[in-house]
Amino acid sequence: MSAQPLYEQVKSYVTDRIRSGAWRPGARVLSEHEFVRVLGVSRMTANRALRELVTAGVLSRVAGLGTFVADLPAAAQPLEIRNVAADIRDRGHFHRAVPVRVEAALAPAEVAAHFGLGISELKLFHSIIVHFENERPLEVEDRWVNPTVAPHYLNVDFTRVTPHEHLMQVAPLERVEHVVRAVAADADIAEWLDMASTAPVLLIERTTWTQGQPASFARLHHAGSRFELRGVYDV
Amino acid sequence: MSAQPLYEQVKSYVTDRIRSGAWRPGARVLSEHEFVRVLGVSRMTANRALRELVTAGVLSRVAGLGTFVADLPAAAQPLEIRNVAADIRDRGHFHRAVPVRVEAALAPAEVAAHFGLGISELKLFHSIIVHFENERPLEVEDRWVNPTVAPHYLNVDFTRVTPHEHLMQVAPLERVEHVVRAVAADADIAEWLDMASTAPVLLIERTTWTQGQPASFARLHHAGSRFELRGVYDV
DNA sequence: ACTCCTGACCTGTATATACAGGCTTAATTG
DNA sequence: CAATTAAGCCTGTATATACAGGTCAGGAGT
Repeated sequence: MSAQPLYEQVKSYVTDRIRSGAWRPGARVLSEHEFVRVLGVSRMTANRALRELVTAGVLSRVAGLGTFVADLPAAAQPLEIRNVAADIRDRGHFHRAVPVRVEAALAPAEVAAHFGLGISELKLFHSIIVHFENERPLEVEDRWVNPTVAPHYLNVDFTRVTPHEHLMQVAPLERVEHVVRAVAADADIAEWLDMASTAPVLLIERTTWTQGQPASFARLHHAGSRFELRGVYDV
Repeated sequence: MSAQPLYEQVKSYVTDRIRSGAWRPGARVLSEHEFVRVLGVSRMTANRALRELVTAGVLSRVAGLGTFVADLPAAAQPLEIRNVAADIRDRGHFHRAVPVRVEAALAPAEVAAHFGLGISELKLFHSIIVHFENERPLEVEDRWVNPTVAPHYLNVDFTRVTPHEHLMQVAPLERVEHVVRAVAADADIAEWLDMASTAPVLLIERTTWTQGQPASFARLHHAGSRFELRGVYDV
């Protein structure tokens, strides 16, 4: 028949009218039955098209009332946080990981808090790894790991496997939380990233849970001048 | 019948097995017909459950082959970029916007590039607005606007309407691009944000398109010590 | 005048059915 | 023995149908 599936054509029918300004935020969209009459598709096809536009944030629906153009399409735009090693290789560059420290250690208070430990009586696994892009340091990965989740963490060869890959292998991921902020580099970070002390650093804090318990807390320090997060949001 | 819809129960059936480690990344999941036999649901219900888990990035499917647990559930985790004014009000705090500059001006080269202008022969609208949270400056919004998209931009009362709200009103949004990085504050930004010069700033650059043409390019400067982006990713 | 109820319309869910087309394995044919 | 074909599974799409439950307007009853 046609290149695109019917439900995609219905979605385009809607988004075209939103993009052109014919249907403005808050305006009522055709009902499912009206799509059946106007476009000659089945209600289930219209339902799928509208439902997918809801999950995409383009429309919002109220049972019994109707379907409406979402008020704030720009309210929540997604930005992707990815894997540094994969990012570097995707750019066609050379990635090298240098473990600076791999040890068992008592977690400082603010780290222990992420693991739900009141007083830090428990030793956690701790690794500091510097990731290089074409021999320039790009990220310092300061990670604390729950030994019960990854008991062999200290024996992993982190020049070949990233901590994230190892954790994914030993335990399925359940929940990830990110916090992104700008901070000034401290002395160690500045040295590892080969930049001036107090220079701006893009810090990503990543906490992961697996099987109901905290698995890992990582601070990913990026040289502000060499790193950026990108996101594109369409329609 | 039950509290949760059937297709959600099927999704839970799958994600429970992934979380527990019974089904590992790359492993084959039951086929739609097997779900019909095992769980006693219709194929369309199983299809919807699996399809939604694909769009969520949990599964991946190959027609003719089967459905599989996605290899890299942590590869791309979404982070939301929202509206500052709405964020502040959502926290139950007081938001105030102070326009520092609203003018028509020749865009500098790096801004003109975002609008696809070779040499900056065209005057753009330019606004600098400082957003306060409970009388503390949180964001400096430095925005350049395409006059053909928003011809009355200079007459808007930006103490009552945010530039983003005005742009949304005059033209539907088509595409948004974000770049997030950490930079050092320059003298102006430091003064407006009431912090030391060269202190770290979380900079979000947002470019928007509408009706096929660039509409706006905004640099959103945030005090590193007072601002962070948060994102949570489940299953 | 006010309350309650009913009917019309809406979304949400669930099923059975059908056909197209991708992939793999096994049987068939040259 | 090798190349081709057919069968059998898989996902992907599309439809007709059914029922539940939310929402609103207007009419019936008090």
